Amino acid sequence: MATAYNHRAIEQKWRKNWEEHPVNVQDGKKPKYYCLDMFPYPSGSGIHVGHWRGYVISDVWSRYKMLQGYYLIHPMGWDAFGLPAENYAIKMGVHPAKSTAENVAHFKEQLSQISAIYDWDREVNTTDPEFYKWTQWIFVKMFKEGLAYEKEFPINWCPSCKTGLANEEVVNGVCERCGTPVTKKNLRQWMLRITKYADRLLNDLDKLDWPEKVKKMQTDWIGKSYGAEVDFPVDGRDEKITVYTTRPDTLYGATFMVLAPEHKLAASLAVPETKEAVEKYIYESSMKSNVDRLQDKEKTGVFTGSYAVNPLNGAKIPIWLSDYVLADYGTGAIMCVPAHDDRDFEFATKFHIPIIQVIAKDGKEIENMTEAYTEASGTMINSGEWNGMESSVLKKEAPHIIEKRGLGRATVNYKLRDWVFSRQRYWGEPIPIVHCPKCGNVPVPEDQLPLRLPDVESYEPTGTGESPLAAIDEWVNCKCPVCGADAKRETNTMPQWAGSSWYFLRYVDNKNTEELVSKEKADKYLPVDMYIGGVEHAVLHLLYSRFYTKFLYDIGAIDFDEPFQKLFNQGMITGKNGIKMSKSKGNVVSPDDLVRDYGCDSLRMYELFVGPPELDAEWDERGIDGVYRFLNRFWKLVMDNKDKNVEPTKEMVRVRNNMIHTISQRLENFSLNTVISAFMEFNNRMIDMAKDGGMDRKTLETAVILMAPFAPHISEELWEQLGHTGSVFANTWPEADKAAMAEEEIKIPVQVNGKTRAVIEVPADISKEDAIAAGKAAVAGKISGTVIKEIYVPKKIINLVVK
RNA sequence: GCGGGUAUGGUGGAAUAGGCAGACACAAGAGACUUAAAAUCUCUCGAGGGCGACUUCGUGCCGGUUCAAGUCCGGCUACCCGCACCA
Repeated sequence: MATAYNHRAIEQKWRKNWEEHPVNVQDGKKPKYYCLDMFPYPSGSGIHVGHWRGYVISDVWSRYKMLQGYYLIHPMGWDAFGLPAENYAIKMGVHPAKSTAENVAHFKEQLSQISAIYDWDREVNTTDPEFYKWTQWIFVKMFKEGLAYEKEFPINWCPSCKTGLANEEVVNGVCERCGTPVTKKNLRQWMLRITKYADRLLNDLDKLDWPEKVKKMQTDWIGKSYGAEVDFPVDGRDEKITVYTTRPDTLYGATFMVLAPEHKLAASLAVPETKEAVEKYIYESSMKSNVDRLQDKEKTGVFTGSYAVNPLNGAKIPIWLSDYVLADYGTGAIMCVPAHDDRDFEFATKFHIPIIQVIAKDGKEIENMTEAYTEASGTMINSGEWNGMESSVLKKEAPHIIEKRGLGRATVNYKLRDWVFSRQRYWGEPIPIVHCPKCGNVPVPEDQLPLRLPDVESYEPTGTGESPLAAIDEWVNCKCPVCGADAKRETNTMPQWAGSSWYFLRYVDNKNTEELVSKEKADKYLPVDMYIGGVEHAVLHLLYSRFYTKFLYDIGAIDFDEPFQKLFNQGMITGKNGIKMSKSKGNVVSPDDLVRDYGCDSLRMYELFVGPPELDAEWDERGIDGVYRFLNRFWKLVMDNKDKNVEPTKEMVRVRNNMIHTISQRLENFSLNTVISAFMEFNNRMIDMAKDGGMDRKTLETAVILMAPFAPHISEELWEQLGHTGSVFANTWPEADKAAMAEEEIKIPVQVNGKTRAVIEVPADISKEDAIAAGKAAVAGKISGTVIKEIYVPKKIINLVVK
């Protein structure tokens, strides 16, 4: 009687064994494969079954690559700066460094249950001064290249987090982190000139093997548009207003102009009769929050009393102010063509402004227009010398025509804004800049980095727009590194994204004190081949990382300009009814009990079995029984047959090769849930075959190797039980022998008028005539009428059309 | 509003390239083993009709193409995600 499957003993045994005899070793010949997980923020609540999924997916993929002969870079680290640790510090008075260290230890412990093949020698932690030294170094380099600059302007401000936010961190007008409506606050900010990289960030998406969805999101976020800036003189004044438009073809249809209330000329355009109303409107707009402005369904506005002159035809058009025009996009002013733009149409209708159609719809002018005609297709009308042209053609030519005639310029615009990079909080990397009254902004010399984060008495953000660091006089007051004069340190810190924008580079050379990463190691191990994580980072983290990588490429620190070749977004594991797992909802499922009762191997496989890896899945832990039963049956099959020395039959060889083929193919397609199904099916098949006489050893061994990436512990143990001394991972991923897979007899359904009426078993190489004859014979009794058509798809189906 | 995705039994899901819909599991029911329970093993398991061999219907809804449609085309509906006055 063979021993039963004891997951606890086996898993303990092999964990220890792997520690003593690592299986991922470089022999000097293997090519590298870098498989990266998005590193976690080590929160106090630990990891749940949802976190497991991503880590299991990446580990299965890593171990598969290892079996294919690669040397793995599969590291793990900690994105440990950030608000929760700081808020905890405010509440409990515990230094964030201390609570972070505790959380990291706890996380690491929980992570070890997954038995992922992480190389802990490569571990990084963004809060480690030896790490953030390089985060600061990158900032200094950016500053020197003119990519980091200071600017005072109204930024997104979260009143709850008491800090400024990047555009990317504002979701539907509320703070991405806490959900508080975001307001505007005039603050001096550090900015990163990510817009300088807009075109490269856009164009290089083509090089990447990423989900189309993520590429689309980044494309939309960058938001490149082609158009023209057109200069409109202000009637009766020696001034002009420049507008940006993507539809210069409709210039003849402009019947008014609208400026954002924040436009620098807004107030000055008022005339005595409108002065009061204009000032009131500007004031009220400034009081509105982002949410209010977004939620205003009906357009508001005020006429300034001034007119602009259409440079093309000299028409005088009224200048209005309205907050539907954004101050920080384009020029903050637009020309309005109500006939061909929905928003302008709405505004014109409300304020009784004339509408002039300039593109014919279906060849004619629309009577009683009820909505704007927004297509750029049709013949130009009411457009002077442009009459008769096709609008789609004119749309492309107009910017150049306008430029040639000196009325404006062909222009490109982006929705992407520069990155607001400073935060008014404590727990982040200090920005390494000294403000000197004589020299201005001076970076901390590179040999003085890291600029350490000092201890403070109070972590509480001041709320005034100053970081808690501003209260530490002995830290703030310093000497200018250039002239030695009394100077002050920058007290803002960096956003959490700073460290995560480049951490993946550091893993391959994490102990280097001289360089961010050595050339030699960068060339050897970078870039990342496969990056696995949630979609929530589709824009923020992934865009920032690409920007950082391109910058480091430009200054010669690395030789590649895209960090992640392939990206996979795993779906979320949710609680009942698709509700996101969270502590506050009380629906968090801890893996601890499941690992104890079923074992790591069972949970690993079940995490994959719940559904397609890219889709969300509702957690239902009852299903894990199925996987556990399967592992028990597989164990028993191998143990019962390992010593029988059965000669493989043709059928066994066929099953073996079929198994290799099916598993490999599904794995390559990342259809991990169906890989598990396939294991179960082949297991059932083998158990069935073993009933008379047993199974051959080679097929059992093959199954064990194929299982190894998924259930590494049981596979190691069974490999040993099969009489081998080395690790199962010392094997090479098997290849299927296509010839051995071929069936001699195949089953073909026979349909009559598309409905299956019989299934015949025939030789695989049967001729068309013989197949149809056999099919006809099989359904002879079920045909009433004459066969008028015979369909035979080789090895697939026979269909007889009967009338 | 715009863009993307999804819709299949009681449940999770499967179905290369248009070819037997429901693989593999979960749950449920029946049986075997057991003093009993657990575990394990065997069987049933989309809906309707028929004693039965069988048969009709069935992949969100309406229509189409095809010998053949979950899969392709046209038109909807619901839910989810992203963007959201970017001129």
